[in-house]
Amino acid sequence: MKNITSMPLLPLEFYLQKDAVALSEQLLGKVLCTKINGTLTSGIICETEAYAGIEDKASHAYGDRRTARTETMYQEGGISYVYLCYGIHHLFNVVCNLKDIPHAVLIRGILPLQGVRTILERRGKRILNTQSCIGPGKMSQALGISIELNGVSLTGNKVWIEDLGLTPEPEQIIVSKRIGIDYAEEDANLPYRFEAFNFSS
DNA sequence: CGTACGATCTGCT
DNA sequence: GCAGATCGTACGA
Repeated sequence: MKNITSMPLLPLEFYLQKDAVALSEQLLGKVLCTKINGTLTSGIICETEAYAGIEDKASHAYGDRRTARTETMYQEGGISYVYLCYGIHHLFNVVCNLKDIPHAVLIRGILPLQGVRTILERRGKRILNTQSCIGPGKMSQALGISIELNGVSLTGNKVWIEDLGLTPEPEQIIVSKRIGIDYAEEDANLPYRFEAFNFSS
């Protein structure tokens, strides 16, 4: 039996008092896990994007647009924000910061860790390659994430994030502008996308 | 109520 | 490189 200090589960506090940009970087190397119908799948987070609240023209919450959909982002951090994109893809975000501050981090890619058989089935593939779970739609499909997980706690038993002690070297983190947000005008160029593919423990 | 469009992926050319 | 898929959300009439 492991003692409490060795629990890999990231605690609620990890998601609070922290903006989306900081969290985006800190999530690299963490392990995103889901348990869907009793099946565990997981992967190392290798690509993220920050959506930084009401001032960020790329965010659904830009201009303090508080609607039925964005309400999830306005809740206290430590929950998921899942929405349907292009009518097809369920994109998964980590809500952070405090209540009424709608910051979230889009998880854009993982390196598969557990449940690879299930991941391949969900993705409709025979073999794994480096791109299998890179891309927010592919990532969510791989982990079986759908709209049903919108607003659920990240310290519960459906979806959660673990810290196994893997960290990228700071100089190996690739920072660039976000993908697919040309409508965001000048904010489209903000350096809010983070990638890392080498981790050490 | 109508309509435009999107934090994307895939397969075909 | 590009079109098509596919539907909930947001917003204006």
